[in-house]
Amino acid sequence: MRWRELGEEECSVARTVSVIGDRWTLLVLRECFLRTRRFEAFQERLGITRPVLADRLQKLVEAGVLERIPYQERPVRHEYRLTQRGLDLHPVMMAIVHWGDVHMAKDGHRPVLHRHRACGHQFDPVMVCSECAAPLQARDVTVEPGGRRGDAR
Amino acid sequence: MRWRELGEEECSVARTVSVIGDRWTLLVLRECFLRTRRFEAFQERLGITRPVLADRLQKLVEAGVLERIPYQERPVRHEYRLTQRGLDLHPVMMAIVHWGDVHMAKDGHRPVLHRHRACGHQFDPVMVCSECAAPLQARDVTVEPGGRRGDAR
DNA sequence: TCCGTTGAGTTTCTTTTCTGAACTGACTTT
DNA sequence: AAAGTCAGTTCAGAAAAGAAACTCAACGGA
Repeated sequence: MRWRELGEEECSVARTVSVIGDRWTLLVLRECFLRTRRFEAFQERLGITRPVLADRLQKLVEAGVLERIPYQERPVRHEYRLTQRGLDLHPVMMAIVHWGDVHMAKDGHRPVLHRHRACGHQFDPVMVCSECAAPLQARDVTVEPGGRRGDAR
Repeated sequence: MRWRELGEEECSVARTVSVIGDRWTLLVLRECFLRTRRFEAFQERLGITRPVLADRLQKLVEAGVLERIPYQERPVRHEYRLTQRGLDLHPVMMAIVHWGDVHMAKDGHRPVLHRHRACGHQFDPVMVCSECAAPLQARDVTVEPGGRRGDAR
């Protein structure tokens, strides 16, 4: 299987991975969620090489995750911003951060904490069932052949 | 920055990415959650090349995400199973699948559907705040310098 | 006993991708 | 006029991935 074919796979993981399943891409997205928007800023904050950064930003734009918007004329300069599609990756990032906090933190020290503006508290992200609101456990989830969401089954 | 250094970064995203931030690794994990356990099965289902599969499985074992357990003697054969640490990646996988379902599905057709054993319903995964149980929006989350979870701030 | 098969990898060689460092181009500032 | 800023591009060498064949230990049958 080549990477070009991945997006064609009949699997949502494969399709998503074809967009974000790359080390640098995930770190670029982290920066996006931290409000980084400009080429130089990404480069400096990540230490990524310029050619790879240019490539990843372009791919994210093609995938509709980022948009390239001019922020000045003379010379025209662009910045990269998350689209709604990109913002929808927030749960993925939160899940990744949380796993890192729990399993990779050095002696319980978390690099960053999250605060929920809506309630004002420091919080952890929790994945719950849309139907019963209970936290999901891997063992409680079964997989069935696909269809349209909402189809009676 | 080299990949070896990534795990040392003071960032939970970087540390997590150093473990799972690889295209094949994420697909291997998808298979693990679908109960695939043996080398040949991974290879066949994913179409991954053998050297890369051997490498990824070994790295996941080193990272404590999978364990290599003998399932027969003479000849000794091993299978790979998710550890608790690996099971804890479930929210990451669910978030990835869900994004793919919403944004990469071809005309609304989802490759698989999920059912929650606890409540019996088909569901979508939702990321909520551990404190107020409201669904999280990217814009409602602010980031603060780290500390130990629970520290008063 | 020899023969073919299975499972889990290795080896080898080629192709692709990444890194590092320098270079370009359009402007602005001093 | 020289130097600086931002957003890239170019290019050579290094690292990683892909394809295909090979290894090894043991089993199952004829």
